[in-house]
Amino acid sequence: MAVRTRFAPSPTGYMHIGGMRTALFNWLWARKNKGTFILRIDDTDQQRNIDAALGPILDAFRWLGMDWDEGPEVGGPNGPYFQSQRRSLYDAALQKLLTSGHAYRDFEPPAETQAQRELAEKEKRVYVSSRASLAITADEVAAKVAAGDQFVIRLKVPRGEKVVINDHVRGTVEWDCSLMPDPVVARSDGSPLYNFATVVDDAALDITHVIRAEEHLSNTPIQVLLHRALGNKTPEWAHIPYVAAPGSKEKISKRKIEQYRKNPMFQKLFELGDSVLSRLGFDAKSDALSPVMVAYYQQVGFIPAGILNALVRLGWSYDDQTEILSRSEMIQKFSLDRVIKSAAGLDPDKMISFQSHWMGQLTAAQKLDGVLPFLKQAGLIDDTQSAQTRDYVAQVIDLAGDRLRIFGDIFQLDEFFVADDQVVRDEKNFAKRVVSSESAIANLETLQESLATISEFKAQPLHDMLQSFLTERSLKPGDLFPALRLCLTGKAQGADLFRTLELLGRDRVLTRLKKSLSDARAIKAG
RNA sequence: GGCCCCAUCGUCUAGUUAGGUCUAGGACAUCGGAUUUUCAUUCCGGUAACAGGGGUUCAAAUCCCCUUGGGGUCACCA
Repeated sequence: MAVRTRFAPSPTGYMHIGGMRTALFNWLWARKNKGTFILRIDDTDQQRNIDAALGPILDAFRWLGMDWDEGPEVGGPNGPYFQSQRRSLYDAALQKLLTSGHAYRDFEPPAETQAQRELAEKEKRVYVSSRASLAITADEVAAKVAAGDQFVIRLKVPRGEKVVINDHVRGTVEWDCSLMPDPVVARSDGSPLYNFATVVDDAALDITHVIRAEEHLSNTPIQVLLHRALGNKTPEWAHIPYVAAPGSKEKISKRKIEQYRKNPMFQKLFELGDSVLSRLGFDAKSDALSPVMVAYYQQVGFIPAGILNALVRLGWSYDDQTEILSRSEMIQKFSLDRVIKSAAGLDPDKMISFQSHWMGQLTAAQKLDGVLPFLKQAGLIDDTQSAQTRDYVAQVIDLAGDRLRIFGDIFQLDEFFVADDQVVRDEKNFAKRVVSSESAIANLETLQESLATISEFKAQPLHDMLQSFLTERSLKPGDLFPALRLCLTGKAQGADLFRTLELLGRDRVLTRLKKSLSDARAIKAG
């Protein structure tokens, strides 16, 4: 039977990074087996604006190139793919359950049920449903329903039985039905609850493999029972570990951002993100974008290949060597039996490492297309179409080399895009290497003339000239280069100094050097 | 608390199904060294783990039991 998997997000307005990993495993399993990957929207209790809440989720799938065969926008033979539009299916299944006696109307007031639950807990007893409503005759039930009495429909759990599953990841897991309360499957008005709608839809969509996070393991016995009561063939299960916060075993959560900011393992990512985001005009401190969301990575300039590679290695491995996997290699090599059982903490360092690798695989043209929107949004360039601008940016990117791990790293070379009097200066290092060094100032002043007169303002001649400048004066590179860099770029570190000079060009170099030296003297004077 | 799941370097993991070839392998991070007369890369090397205790066995990271620890879930949410 052809493999059919699904990912069923609730429209929450953002795509969770952990959810994306679950979706990836589903997608991979379907693609590997030449099966079908379905997107179904679990919006049974939503009154919110579905379009606005679903958009970011579909965007995340599109960004990562995870296409779906059936679902929103693309449709399919089993639609509609929104649970809110599948009510007739749930109604029919509910009728079936009621007439077959697998489910019953429970008229017990919620407060009463709650009280029983609490009492059981206090007496350290296992709570199971009282089933008092089962004593009511069919006629009385009909009368109550006609009278508009409130009730709830519960599945009648077959006490005494056991539910056993053979999970692809966890092996045999079993539950004792005698310990389970009867789960509510629908409300008085017939509106279905999660477990029920899921089972009806998984069956209707012929889902062969339910691949989901471990947190759903406790829902599984209920769903198995529901499938049985409905006479469905139960799907195969694979409960994958959830994605944990870096360095922890706790499920990563949107509500804990503040806590994550203090997490040392998260630090680097936050610093990276904050600096890029603030350049782009986002309030970096707000939680509107955070590393828990897929959109965050897109916004700061990660590329799909990097994210995909990082996600696939979270809880899954091919062997003891393979770390780098392209999309097609993942599809070819993925398997459920190599999914690990324990929770996998997100590893920001490794994420950046994968990202660097895949960024390095991009062509110059691809990098240019990736970087341009960032510069534009930050107001560092005006026209992304102009040939002159594109050529210049391409040169900066080439100069950046491996320093460009994410597109947002281009801002670390902002000295190439700002006016000469707008260069942001690292004052601390400027004071140390320029202001407080009499010889550095003197040398740089002398150097101005050579820079002004050198015939060819290119990296190699500049390198040769500077080199002999050092030799003639018995200077070490460290005596001059850092100071020169600080004067031109404001930074203590950066790309190749000689190519930086060339790209900046004679005019900007002289203007900046002059200004920096006069600033240095002013600072020194007090 | 009930039910369920999990447990190898700081982190992601290989090895556990078929016990020996594991003085436990790889990657990221980290630390040293070389290269790059700046910076980043690259290269070489180092530090670093089987949660604890009992068994079974000639032999256990691998099998069994217990303990401890961590986590998930307990809705008329999804």
